Amino acid sequence: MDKQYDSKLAEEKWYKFWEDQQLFDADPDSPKPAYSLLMPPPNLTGNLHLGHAMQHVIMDALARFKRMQGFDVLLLPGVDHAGIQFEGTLEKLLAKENLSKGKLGRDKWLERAWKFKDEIYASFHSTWKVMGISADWSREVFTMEPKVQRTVFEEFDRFWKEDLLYKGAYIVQWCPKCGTAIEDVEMEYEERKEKLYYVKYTLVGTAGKEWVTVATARPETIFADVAIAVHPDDPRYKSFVVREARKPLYKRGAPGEDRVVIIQDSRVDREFGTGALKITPGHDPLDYAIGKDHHLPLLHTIDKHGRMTELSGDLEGLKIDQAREQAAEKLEQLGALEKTEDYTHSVPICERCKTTVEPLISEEWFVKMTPLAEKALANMDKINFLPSSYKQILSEWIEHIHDWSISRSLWWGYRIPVWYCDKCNPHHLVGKTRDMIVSLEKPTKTCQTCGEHHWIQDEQVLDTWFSSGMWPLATLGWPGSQSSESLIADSEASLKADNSPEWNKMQKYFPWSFELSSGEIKYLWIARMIMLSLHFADQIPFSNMFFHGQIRDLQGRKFSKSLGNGIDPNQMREEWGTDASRMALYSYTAPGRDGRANKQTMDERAKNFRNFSTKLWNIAKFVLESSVLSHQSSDQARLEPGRIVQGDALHEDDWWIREELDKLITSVTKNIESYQLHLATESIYDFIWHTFADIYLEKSKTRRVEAQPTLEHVLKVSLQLLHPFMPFLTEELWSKLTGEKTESIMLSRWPSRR
RNA sequence: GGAUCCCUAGCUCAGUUGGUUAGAGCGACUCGUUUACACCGAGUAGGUCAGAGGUUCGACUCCUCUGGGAUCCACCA
Repeated sequence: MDKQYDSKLAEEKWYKFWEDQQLFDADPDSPKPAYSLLMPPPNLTGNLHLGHAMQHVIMDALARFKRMQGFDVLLLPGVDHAGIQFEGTLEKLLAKENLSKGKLGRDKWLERAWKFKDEIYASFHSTWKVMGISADWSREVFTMEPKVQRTVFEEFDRFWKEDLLYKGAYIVQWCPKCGTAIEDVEMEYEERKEKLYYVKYTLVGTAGKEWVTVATARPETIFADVAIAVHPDDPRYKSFVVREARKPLYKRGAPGEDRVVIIQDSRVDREFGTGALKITPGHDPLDYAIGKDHHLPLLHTIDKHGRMTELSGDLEGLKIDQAREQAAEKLEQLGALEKTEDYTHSVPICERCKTTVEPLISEEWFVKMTPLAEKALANMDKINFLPSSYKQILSEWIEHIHDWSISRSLWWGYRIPVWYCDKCNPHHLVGKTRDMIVSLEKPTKTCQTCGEHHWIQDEQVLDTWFSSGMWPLATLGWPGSQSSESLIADSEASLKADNSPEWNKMQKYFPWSFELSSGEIKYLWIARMIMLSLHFADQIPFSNMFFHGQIRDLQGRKFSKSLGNGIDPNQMREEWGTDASRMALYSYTAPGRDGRANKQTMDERAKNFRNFSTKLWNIAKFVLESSVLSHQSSDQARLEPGRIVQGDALHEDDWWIREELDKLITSVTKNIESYQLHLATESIYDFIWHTFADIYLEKSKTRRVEAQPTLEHVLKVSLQLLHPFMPFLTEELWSKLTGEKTESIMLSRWPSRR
């Protein structure tokens, strides 16, 4: 045996060996029971980071463990196209070449996007392989491949037929920089010190003698005010109700000019400001709700680029911040500004680009979620959540569900499969089904209204989560042969031909046995998979849902490029080897617990496990060299290490270590089965180093020949127990222990007690 | 404004139904290189388990409150 373990050599050699032997592939025809793990598809945005590495390494350990236990394991990998995030990444790249979406145009841009996708893909693959991930690469799925397209179309089409889809003008959270509506869950909040402006609205017919003062942080939106609301029980404003006031900023000739009506609404907070609230339905969610209930008109003073509209008079074209300043100045000049106060509040910003989010009115597609939510809530008990508290957290969110806005103004993603007759329905309104069709490809039929053929597809794409929410089903080929008629009727033959009954075969793996995620996307992704799977397949998507914590920096901040506090898993692996890096990660996998690390602390940990590799290597060296020494006397025992030499009573040390080993088998098995990988790895580590090596092996030196069968047995079982976590080293030593001709440790049977 | 989680050795963290002297790794210190291993071995120091009450024969573990930190939710203009 070599003096030192060469981890790099072993990694290359064994990964290739496993792939060549097809040891990672699932077999739907196998009589073995299924155990399925669905890899959360990383976003197509660049390199895999430490968090991904942790996720994949957790899944891999479970997959390897279950294979050894005799399951037909499916560990299915994939990648998510990640609409907004991908576009953002590509945009930055293009900017360096002085290019942009606008300059390229849709077709050229898409061409470029697909190329970029391939580059990222290649980098993902190399990382996965060097991390030793034993996924079934033959079944890898990308969220924008034809298989998923079928699923997504089916999803949309069924929603449509079930009358759960609608399009309408709604107040959405709009990111002016990304140029698209985003979900509440895609926003963050940032504490900002701003000003609260106390603005006077004089009452009509009092010659400026009476007025209402309104406190607002957004004087620039006064142009779009349509009312002032007060609380019904507020005595201060009883006499004002139903009267009209003049807003101090308005555009001459604009609808309603300067008039706003004073209304009552119990949603107004009497304690805040003056207790009077200006109502701007076009630019504030609460105002929108109040405005809708009181049948107030909608005015727009800010457009989708974050600039003031024509309604804003002199301020037209200005950015919001500038407009605010100028509006304040104007109010001052007009004597309408009573006072200003410092005001700290949290402002919604876009999670991705950190731009201030603007509530705006936009035409968007929505899915009615109530029926899906009800079904999900009734089935939450069927899923085992780790930590268990997530069941309640998710249930509460689902209970308070609101309709899901699924359209995004992007190019990267699934174009909404709706076609409008450009002649009969030029504004692409919805509700007139005669001149619109849901179809994957351009309809061949004619418009029922005009009898002609002017079909134009909806410009927007579907929210990324509309497809990733179907991940558990899409990856297995749902709906297979059960797909709906419109797919077949309205689409090209290529899709029909590809419409294999894969789903029937792959249902063996559904629901998935195990899924994992960071808590961050519990609503965006996890809750939706639960709702969608139950809705479409009538089953929960997975029976075990594991939420891991996040690794943060030493101050507890998230890793981010801008902070430069990230840790590169590739670099770690380069320096300490894959197995050691994996072990370092397992120590952070207590369910739901965040961990803190920087480059240095991660290195310390990885180094420790690198040393552990060496330790184990040396243990094996000792055992195997001893076996050479004792070759003549106990040949039999060497060939079958577990076998106790007949007629010999075991030495008390042998009994002891075998007892300890049995206890280890029990605890490791139990800990992996309950997804406590940090405990499993710790106990194996402790046993091998501090029980087996430090105590037993030392003692055995005085009676080597007699101890040899036990030494070999304990080593062999230790390797098996460790294999899910340190696959390369254990395979390497396994081959040395059992002889090069024997089969992979992956095919060995998970140890059980004597 | 609600909700959840966390505060254990200098640092990063374990501690699964409450039960004997509270653990690991790294770091520190003292010894030790006699062939498995210095990427090592033997050992030492270091914690009133955030604080205060309560339940209990017994609490790091359960309950209440206080302080500190994190996260999530919510229509605070």
